[in-house]
Parts: sequence; C-alpha cells; structure tokens
Amino acid sequence: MIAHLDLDAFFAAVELHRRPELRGRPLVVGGDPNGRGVVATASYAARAFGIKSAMSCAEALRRCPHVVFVRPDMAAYKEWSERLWDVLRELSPAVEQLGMDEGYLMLRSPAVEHAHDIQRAVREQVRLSCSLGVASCKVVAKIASDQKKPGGITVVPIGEEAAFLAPLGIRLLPGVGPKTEGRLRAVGIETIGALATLADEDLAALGGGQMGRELRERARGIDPRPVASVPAERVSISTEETFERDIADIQTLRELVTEWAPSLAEAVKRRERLARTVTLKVRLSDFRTLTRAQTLDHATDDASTIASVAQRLLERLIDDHPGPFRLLGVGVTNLVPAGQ
DNA sequence: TCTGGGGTCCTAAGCCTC
DNA sequence: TCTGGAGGCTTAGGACCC
Repeated sequence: MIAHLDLDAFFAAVELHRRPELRGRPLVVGGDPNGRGVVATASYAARAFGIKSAMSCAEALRRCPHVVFVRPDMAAYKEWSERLWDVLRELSPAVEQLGMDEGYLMLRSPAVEHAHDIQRAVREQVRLSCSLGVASCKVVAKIASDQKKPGGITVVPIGEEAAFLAPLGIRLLPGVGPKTEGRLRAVGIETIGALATLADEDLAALGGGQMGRELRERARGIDPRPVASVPAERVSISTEETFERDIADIQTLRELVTEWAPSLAEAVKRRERLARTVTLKVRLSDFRTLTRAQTLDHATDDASTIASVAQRLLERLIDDHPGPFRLLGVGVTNLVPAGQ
C-alpha cells in the first residue's frame, strides 16, 4: 500500500511555531495586501473566513480585516521541510518527495498501523500536523489525503478505489483544472464516477490525446506509477517578477535581465549543468503571457551569454508587443550535464 | 476574487533530414 | 530528380501543480 502525506497549512504552521503569540489568530503567509500579492497559505483560523490559497491578499483582507499578514521565509520552511523528509526516510522503505510539504511513501504491512506511526512521528519529532491517504495507488492516496484535513487519515481498501472516487467532484482529480472542468461540465460530467464511464468517442472533451485516456484511467482508480525514490533531474531554472506597476520602459527591463543573469548562471553551475536554451517571458496588462526562446549552438553557464540572448529575445518581443508589461521573467531549459 | 513564483508536462506547428 | 512520409528538434502556448 501507498500513503500520500500532506502537511496541514505548512507555511502558516511554521510561522505559528516562530510566533506563538499569533496562535488562534487568522494568519496569511503571502504577498503584499496593498499590492499584487496572493495568499500562499492561510492558517485554519483564516480559512474560517473563506480565505484560501491563491486568493489575492487584498481580497483576504476584505474578508477578514484583522487577519495578520506574514511574508514567506522560504529558507526557514526549507529547513523544517528537510527535517521532515529526514524523519520520513527513516520510517519508510521508499519515499517520493513532491515539493516541500507533500509526498508518497511505501507502507509496510499492516499499512494502517504504519500510517498512524508516521503521523505520530511527524507530530512528535517535527512538531507538524499532517494528513494521510492510504490506498493501493498514487491517485487514490492523494485524493484520500485531502478528505479529513487537518490531521486525518483516510484509508481506501483494495477493491474499493472506484467506489471511493465515484461520488467526488471532477475537480478533485489531479490534472483537472478550471479549463478541463469547464469542458467536462459542458458535456454533463460532474463527478469522477461519470468521467470513469466516459465513452471513447467522448474523450474529445478532454482534448483527445493520451492525457484524456490517462485521466479516465485514474478516474477508475487505476494508476500504475510507482513510488519513485530517486528525484528526477531538474529540466529548467527561472526567475521572474510581477511589478508593483506595469513597466513600459525598455531600459528598465533590459537592466532587470542583466541583473538576473548572474544568479541564473550560478544556479546552473551549482547543479553542474549547462543550459542550451534561454527563454524570456512577459505578461501583458491584459494578463496574456508570451514567451520567446532561443536554443544555442553551445550550451552555457555564462551570465553574460544568458543576458545577451535574453536581451535579444526581449527586443524581438517588444517589436511584436510594445508593452507595458506586468511581469518579466528569464529562464533556462534544456539542461545538459556540464562537460558534455 | 483580479489573479505570485517556481516549476512540470503536453500539444501543435513549422522546419529539417533521412 | 522528384515526391511522400516519418521522425526529431525548436518554438510558442496552454494547462496544471504546490
């Protein structure tokens, strides 16, 4: 059996350990409530006011005028996260980390007992609350872990996967976002059970291809993906910034590109890689996102090369769309091992 | 609601080579 | 020499995730 483990309001939980005087008060970890910030994590006290992740901080403030805002301290969360994963690797024969605050674990039998042991160890050794889903495959375990938050364990016995999923809303299936949900609703599919029985000819509602077939398989509780203990290699590194106010001035944008290139190059070097492709990304005032990319003849980890390619891409982009821009980003992809 | 920052994966079109 | 198709690479965009 597999467990999906998910920390409960992770960033907020860390902040409450650092400032115990805020216990019980609605807390949001996120951006600037007077700017363009969004909520990264809301404490459970804040959720009671309808505040959710990804909501704008301005809206969160409207819903709860006395909410406390805290800027994220990623370095601190990373430290807590490392402690957590060290503990988990001691407890399970195979652990697959997804991001800082969730992942899959292989369970020993009896699985339910093992899941309780893991939850207790996280509480006692890392002082964090987590929820777990226990099932025969990843997709079912993941959906199950969300059923009894915070602090719950949901077990789906073997053979009951499809029945467990059937009544749940389509949006709970990982891979179904707002767009796919809309397309499915348009053809009358509202539950995971309805998706599971979708006829081949109706798969077009999911765009046809392989993704549609895979989603339908998962809706049936079928998911052969193993727990992968070895982390996948990074495929891209990027940095981006949403501006306080939209920027039209080309010189300012050029300077930003030049300013960011060294830290990108550093990140590439640190991973002992070279980058073959440089990408530039902008967001227009109307929220449309545009990208331009160039693949180099010779892979690089050189800041000035990255900067000059990004500048050229920026000029090309500005020729097509003069701005102003809400966001600017620079990234590298196509990473190959250094020395190749 | 008025939408961050860091990513991953998929798709489709255009181009090139075999 | 011309043509057609397959397949790979690059580019751009879209959807999704935490």
